[in-house]
Amino acid sequence: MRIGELAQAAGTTAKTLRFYEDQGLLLPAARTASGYRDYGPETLARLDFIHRGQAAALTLAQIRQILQIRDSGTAPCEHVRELLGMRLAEVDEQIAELGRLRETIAQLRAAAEDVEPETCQAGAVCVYL
Amino acid sequence: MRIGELAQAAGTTAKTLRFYEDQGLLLPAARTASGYRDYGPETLARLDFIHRGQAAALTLAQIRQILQIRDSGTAPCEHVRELLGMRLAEVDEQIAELGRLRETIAQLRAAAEDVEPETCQAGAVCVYL
DNA sequence: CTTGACCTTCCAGTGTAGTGGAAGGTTGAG
DNA sequence: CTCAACCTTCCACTACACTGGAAGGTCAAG
Repeated sequence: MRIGELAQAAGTTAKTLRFYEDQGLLLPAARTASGYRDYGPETLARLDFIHRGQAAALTLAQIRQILQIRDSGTAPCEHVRELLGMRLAEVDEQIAELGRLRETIAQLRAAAEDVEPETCQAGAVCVYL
Repeated sequence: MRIGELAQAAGTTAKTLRFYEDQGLLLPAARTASGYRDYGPETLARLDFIHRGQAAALTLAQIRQILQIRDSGTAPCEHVRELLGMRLAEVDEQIAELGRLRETIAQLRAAAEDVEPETCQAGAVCVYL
């Protein structure tokens, strides 16, 4: 399987696959006599895993960690559970923070409704913010 | 007022103020005979405005737009209302997206609880993700 | 034999909001 | 006069996940 074919099958680009190899997410591929990368079908499963990790908002660095544990012959389950727990806590924190931001913005916008431009003071740039 | 003094008064650094000038957020400062930047007190109000904009999660590019409207002599109220409305919609979208992500991760983590590592298949990298 | 689609490497840039550091000039106190 | 603390410009770098493009090699069809 050549790189373009694999990229299409995985829904990504050849450029990205080379990048992943460079970043240690894909193992260095076998090469044909002429130097083309030659992938086995198992690489597609690996790319699917990477995509699932991204769907769970893991960073490429975190996904690489899991992959390296797997590549070393150990089952990465423990680590995956840990990462998912961490991500869950982070996402909860992000949601809470965005909720606070939403309140701030909503109040500012409410205050900015139905006010006349004449009340604007040049020194303050804008009284509504 | 020299740059370090202003930076301290505004709760930021001289480096950042030069960066802001470079980005068009601060007007080029007057200079002393020896080339030092010399700020008037009105710059502090401008920096406060920038900080309020950042607290509302406006980007520096958006804050610059408002500042340029103000600098052109027009009251930026209309534009500020528009930007705040946009930010509100964006934040709502982000919150919704994070909520969906939270569900995805929570389900994955729940499935990963109390399962034995033996069930892991090498080909799939990790069955829980 | 040529054409076009594919592949290779390597270097550079995207956007965000700064930060770090080098090399050199200025200011004010002792 | 010297010294520290300040200032100047300029260039590079951070994290993140790619993307663009140049220069050149390979493969299959016509």
